[in-house]
Amino acid sequence: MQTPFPLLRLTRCDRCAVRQGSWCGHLSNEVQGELANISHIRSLRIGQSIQAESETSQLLGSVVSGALRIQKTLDDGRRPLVGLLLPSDFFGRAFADYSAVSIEAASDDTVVCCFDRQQFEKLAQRFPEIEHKLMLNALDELDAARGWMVLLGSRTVTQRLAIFLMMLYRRKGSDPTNAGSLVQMPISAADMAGYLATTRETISRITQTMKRKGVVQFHGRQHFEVLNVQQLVRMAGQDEDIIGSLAMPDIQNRTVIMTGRV
Amino acid sequence: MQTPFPLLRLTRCDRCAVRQGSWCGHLSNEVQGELANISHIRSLRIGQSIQAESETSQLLGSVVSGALRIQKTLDDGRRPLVGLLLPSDFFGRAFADYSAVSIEAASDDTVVCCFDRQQFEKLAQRFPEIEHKLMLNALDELDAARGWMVLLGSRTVTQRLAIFLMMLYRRKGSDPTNAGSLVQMPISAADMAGYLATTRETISRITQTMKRKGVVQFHGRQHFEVLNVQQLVRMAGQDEDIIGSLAMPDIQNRTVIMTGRV
DNA sequence: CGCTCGGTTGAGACGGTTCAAGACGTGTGG
DNA sequence: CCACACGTCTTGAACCGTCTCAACCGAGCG
Repeated sequence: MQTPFPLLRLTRCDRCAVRQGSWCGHLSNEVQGELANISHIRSLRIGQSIQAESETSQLLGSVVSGALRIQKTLDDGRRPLVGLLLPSDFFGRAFADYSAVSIEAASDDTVVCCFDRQQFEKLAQRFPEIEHKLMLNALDELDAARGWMVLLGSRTVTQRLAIFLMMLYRRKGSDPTNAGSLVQMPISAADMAGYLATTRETISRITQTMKRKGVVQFHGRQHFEVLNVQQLVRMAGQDEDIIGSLAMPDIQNRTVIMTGRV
Repeated sequence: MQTPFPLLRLTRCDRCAVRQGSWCGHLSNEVQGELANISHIRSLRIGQSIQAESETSQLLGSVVSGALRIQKTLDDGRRPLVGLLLPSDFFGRAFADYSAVSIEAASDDTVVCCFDRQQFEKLAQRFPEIEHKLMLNALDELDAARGWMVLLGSRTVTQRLAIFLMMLYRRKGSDPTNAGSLVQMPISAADMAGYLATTRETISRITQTMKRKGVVQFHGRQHFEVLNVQQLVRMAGQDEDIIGSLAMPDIQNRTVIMTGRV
């Protein structure tokens, strides 16, 4: 299992675009090597599932490009989103016999770097630093979920949408490979409705209003452009700081959006 | 640090009412002993804070009796609840320099068993099983937060309130020390409004309607009685299973409500 | 006694859903 | 190439749940 020079061994991780911003990027070289041994890359089409609800979780890993949606199924058939995983985010649930959520690709170009759960857990038992990172990640996600909860309970749909667009805009801003004015919209309008706890109709009405006011412009379904940042911030609800701290706390710290294949 | 017979040593934990249902109850005897060494019991009055928002977290621990509310502060002054901690729940955030939430007592008889964060973290580094439990706990809380998120986004206030009452009712049902028909309501109506993302007025209207329909009866502010379970379930929205699985996934597995002091 | 605090009740307004119909773009088969 | 169906988005109108504002009540307390 051990190579003669484990610290010098090159792995596919060395060329991974999201490693720096990802949970695995700051592990020791030894552990990174071990993880690389059991990891594999997988491409997903929109709607393709990697985790069914109430099923035993089999795969864990990180998003490399595209987006995953985390959703729950309601008895009336609706499937509201409870989370959105973007490049460098960790997905899956270790040490659990079932998953409370389902996870599937939200866009067509989604690429994930994943591990078999059993293999991963064995590794985690050998190296406590893995569990440590997982715990920190879970706590961050918990903060994010709580932030989003507050958002759903206290803001109007217009504010929520503005906040969501601002988050995507900021994330683009910290992406050196994407200097243009276009921001990628990783999910469909229907998914946005699910994530923002509203309907397609309302999303449509509000985006139209934003267009009319010259705040944003939409180019196709996958891209939009922020024409008036200040007004977008105002629509998000006065306090500029909220956008960064709520919902996806560290999204502005993430560095890279994948541009090629790993 | 080691006693001659560590496995036989009696600690205050042996008489702890919530230990069985708590995260610490299933740790090894050795670790339980070490934890007991650094733990101390603290009583809190309503509104007393154990964690300020954006401050470094200093205390971690478990709720022994009463309840803690987890809340965030909005720029307009509102303080919506994002979580409610009941006996045997773990609170606080290890390995973090700041807390995204504030935590304070929600009722007057709240008792917590707590640790100094630094001491706790030292212990956690020595015993990986502690971190393992913390991680599982964080993941459970994440599921709970997501469940609650769905609830806020997809159910009416009446349904949310009915679900909340059902949860308290079920929790009581599994409590051998509380065989009566009265269910303890650990928080004020104002806190309920915050937790259910609504207003005091609406809570009042709905509880009055429930009274009128003979579904529940309130005895004072701290107790209520479920007169018609089936109808309460119906108000919660058809599917009986939701109540258990959403929001507080394992609340029905918790065993004990504290009756005396530790 | 008057104060605050928690809860109750009513009237009105508003945001967002629901239902229904139409527009647009896209792929498919004749 | 057109006709057609299909999914996605758009728009309108009616409806309804909940919030807001405001007044009121009762209990506890200085």
